[in-house]
Amino acid sequence: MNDEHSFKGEKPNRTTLRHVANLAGVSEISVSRVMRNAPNISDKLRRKVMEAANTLSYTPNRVAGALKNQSSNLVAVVLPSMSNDVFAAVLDGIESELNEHGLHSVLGLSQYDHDRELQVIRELLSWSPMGIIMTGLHHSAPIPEMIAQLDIPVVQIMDIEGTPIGSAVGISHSKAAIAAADHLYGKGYRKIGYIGAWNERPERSRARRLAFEARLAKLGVPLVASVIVDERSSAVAGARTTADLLAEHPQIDCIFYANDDLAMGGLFYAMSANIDVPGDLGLMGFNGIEIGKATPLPLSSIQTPRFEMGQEAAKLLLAARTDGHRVVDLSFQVFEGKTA
Amino acid sequence: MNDEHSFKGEKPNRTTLRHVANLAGVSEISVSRVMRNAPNISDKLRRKVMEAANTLSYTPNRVAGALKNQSSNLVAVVLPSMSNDVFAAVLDGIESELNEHGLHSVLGLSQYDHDRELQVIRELLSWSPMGIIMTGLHHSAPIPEMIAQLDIPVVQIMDIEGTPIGSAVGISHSKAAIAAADHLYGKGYRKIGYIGAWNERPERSRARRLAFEARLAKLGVPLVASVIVDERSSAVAGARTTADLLAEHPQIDCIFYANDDLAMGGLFYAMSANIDVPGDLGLMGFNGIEIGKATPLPLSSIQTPRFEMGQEAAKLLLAARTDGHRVVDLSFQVFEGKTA
DNA sequence: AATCCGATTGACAACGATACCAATTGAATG
DNA sequence: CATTCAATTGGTATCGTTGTCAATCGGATT
Repeated sequence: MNDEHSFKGEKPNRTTLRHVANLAGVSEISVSRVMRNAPNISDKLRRKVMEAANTLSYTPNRVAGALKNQSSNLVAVVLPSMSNDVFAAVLDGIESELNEHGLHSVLGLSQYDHDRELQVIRELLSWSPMGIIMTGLHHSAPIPEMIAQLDIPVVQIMDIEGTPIGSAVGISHSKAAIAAADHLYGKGYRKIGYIGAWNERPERSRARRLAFEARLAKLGVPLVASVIVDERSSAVAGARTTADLLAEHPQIDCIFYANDDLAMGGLFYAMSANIDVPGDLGLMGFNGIEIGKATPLPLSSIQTPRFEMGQEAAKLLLAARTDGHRVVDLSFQVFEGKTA
Repeated sequence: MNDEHSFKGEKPNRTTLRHVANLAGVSEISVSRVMRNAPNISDKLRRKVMEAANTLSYTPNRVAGALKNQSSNLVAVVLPSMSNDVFAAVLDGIESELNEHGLHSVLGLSQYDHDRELQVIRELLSWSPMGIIMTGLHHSAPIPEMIAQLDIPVVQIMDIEGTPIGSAVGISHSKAAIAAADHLYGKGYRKIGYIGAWNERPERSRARRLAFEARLAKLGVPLVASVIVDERSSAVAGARTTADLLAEHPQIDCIFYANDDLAMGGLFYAMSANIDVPGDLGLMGFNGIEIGKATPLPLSSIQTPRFEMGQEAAKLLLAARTDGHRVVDLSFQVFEGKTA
């Protein structure tokens, strides 16, 4: 315990408007106005105040400001998890945009649990954020009402197939799955398998799988088999699962994965096992992560705009006051690697 | 614009303690006490209040609470960037611990810029967080004083070689570099090169390189060459730079990389170029990322405890009131892959 | 020089929750 | 049944900032 300097109760008492006002010889409200760059301030006043503020190294207390204003420069950001690179990229995008406007994220992780999400959102809303960004379109019942009480803009990210509470930005996961199916069919694959993980979290991956299956059926080449392993997605899991799936269904000539981590594992397995990719086995991932583009055979994948999604979400939030609620479809792209 | 329901100025006025108190027929302070689980509350009172609170779906306004209390359940978290997986993992660890105690992160990204960091920290501190977690041990001058004004605990992460403001948790980067040098030397490599990126951000990577160089010199096998490319770390950059470095210095038999992304690129390049790894070329990364363990030749690396670092940082923060400031050395491990 | 008007500045009362201290209750005691 | 003391409950002021409205200033006008 280094802090011997303060006896209990003898707080150093943060410097406030009042201190600055006294030193500058002006009223508190004037200091407040200068700090906020309010209009109609004389240069003389501004200079006096700024000088006093600097010598005291005064920082406005936003908590008090937010209380008075009923709103803050905080944005509630609710994501399922930080373990998934996808959400790190999204958060990066969100921050890049928010920071330009002096806003900050307060983070809440739902861990893919709806009850937990409710709890987290309740806590974040108690900070009177100026807006909220949340993941997906499905949430427990009380949430829309809670948000409505604060009358703040909402942006839901990742998915746009459904009914958003406010704005939404994302991609059509079913269209992406269809594009993947068409791509693989176009490459001549006819015995296609699917690999997912971790009980299909995020739930959007299930939508993709279903759309993928449906499309293949329609094309007359129904899915041969699909495996959803219990553990979390990882290259290691992808490698093992690929081996298992091929052992059980040797006729499979192509695998579509729930994400690139799994697909990379599949690719590594194929390399170790000397399987001819893309000749004897096609591999296709989802997301288009950076590292997949550096492998000896670049990984074919669906390129999703993760950073941009976050960025656009923040933009929608900021524009909501003037533009109202909107739905933005950021399109995906089929990344033509060399694995399918 | 969907929200036609509210004329300008006719705010739905958030439900407050007062509303609950009125409905329950008790005083505001009693409601406050029930909501906070204060001691000495009769069951009858508690029941009345809870019922009223539920029917009004009341949520306490933490902004007001924080103002009165001079502290909040927010933790300021200052990281350089979200683009780097390392910090995503650290943040994941931080959140995992904070969430168990009902705390939330307010995020600030410095983008590796000290002025920006100062600015961001100033803004975060204006929210009266109950603590602050920041990255590295070097910060612009006013920061320690600003934090001292609030009298909140500080934890600095990543590095422990230097003088922390409060607590610190991380690894010894110079020891890690020495371990890497010793490992490579022990494997018989004698013509060793180094590859870094992006002007050696984070700055800790420079410390590693210098310690690595010094150790090799001491072992009598001075570094053959080192390249720091301008662009950000990525596997693509690692592949290209590896090719360049080997072209210029064909005698190099081993490369130590600033991080695993670069090293993976090097490995992929070697695979494409049919270079015998680890026979003709040893490769060693830094961090021990998941995907490096799934490649046909698992990537040798220094395994760093990123998630644990975040978790421990949060623990130190929570314990600071009782335990004071501490420095925790989370040790790294040499991950024995098959590339060096 | 008196008047007027916009540009500045200030006084005061909130925002919602909580610490502090006072008031009330009720059960236990003699 | 009066008294005492702990357990509950309530009243009031306050955290630091800002919206509202009133007061003041200073130059331009006649």
